[in-house]
Amino acid sequence: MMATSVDDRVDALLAKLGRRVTGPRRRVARLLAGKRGSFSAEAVNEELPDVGRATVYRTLKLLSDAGVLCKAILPDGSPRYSIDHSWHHHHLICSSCETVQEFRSVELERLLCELGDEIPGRVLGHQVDFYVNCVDCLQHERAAEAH
Amino acid sequence: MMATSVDDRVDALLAKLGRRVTGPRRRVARLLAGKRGSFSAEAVNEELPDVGRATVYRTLKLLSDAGVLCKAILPDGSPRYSIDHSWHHHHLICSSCETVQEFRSVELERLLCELGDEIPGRVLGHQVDFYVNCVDCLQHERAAEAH
DNA sequence: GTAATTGCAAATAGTTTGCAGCAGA
DNA sequence: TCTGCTGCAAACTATTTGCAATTAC
Repeated sequence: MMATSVDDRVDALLAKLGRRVTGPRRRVARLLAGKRGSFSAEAVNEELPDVGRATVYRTLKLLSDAGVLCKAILPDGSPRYSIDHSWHHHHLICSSCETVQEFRSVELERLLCELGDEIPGRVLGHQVDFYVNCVDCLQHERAAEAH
Repeated sequence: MMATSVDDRVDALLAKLGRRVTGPRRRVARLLAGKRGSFSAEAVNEELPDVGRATVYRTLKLLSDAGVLCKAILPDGSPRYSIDHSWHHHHLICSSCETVQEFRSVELERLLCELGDEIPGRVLGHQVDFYVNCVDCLQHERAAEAH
């Protein structure tokens, strides 16, 4: 277990923003924390039938603006949300199961920072996504090939 | 003028795919070729009032699947289309005017390729976006500051 | 107590689809 | 000619908004 649970992070965050700690907000955060990978807003909505659709969308936006959740855009443009485990990271997006994993590389950050100097204009940020077949999907693939 | 015009590229492409060269397809390609930056599907639709909305969407998909157009996803998830000038490239996306420019770096490609070996699973591809304020927007900003 | 938050339903935005008529090869 | 393409309108999907009721603090 981590020292700061998702509940703690959400409580601290909402207090800092002067927002109220409510059941629906906790439930959305807990759902994302308790599951692997990433979720679409609609999937979160389906898994929490007694939280209103509007509240799900509002909460996802609130939490991801605040940095508790991380919003990743799939190649087709559709958004996915997951718990943001670390400050700055990139994504490994599985093209077959659409799972999003975090990825970090000091070397990559350094190079991106250097490249920033060559880029005309002012660099505000960057985003790197790898499209992959994740280990799980490769295993299923192999299992299927072997009958 | 370039040796291969957009018309030539579109003709060659459609011939290769066994698709027909039609007015609407040409008009969509020419619109994108003749303008700076990138367009939303809806913007293309508005600029070509006598091409049907469905045809605009179908043509954008056809041309971008085939590599004549390039589809970039803005930070908010909305898609933008522009002429694809070079084979493999990344994007400089201006956060204020939403213009998308192409960007290339041999060093970056090499590092991304190396990182691929450390990544669990099979790497299919990658995408890098820089979020920037473009030179034009910085100039406008400075002009505004100076009254 | 009271202002923020919620849930519902309706509104909206962006995109896709079915189909009758048109047109490129 | 004949199949692919187009335009229209309707359908769909994902997300946002207005508002009365609810609830955290």
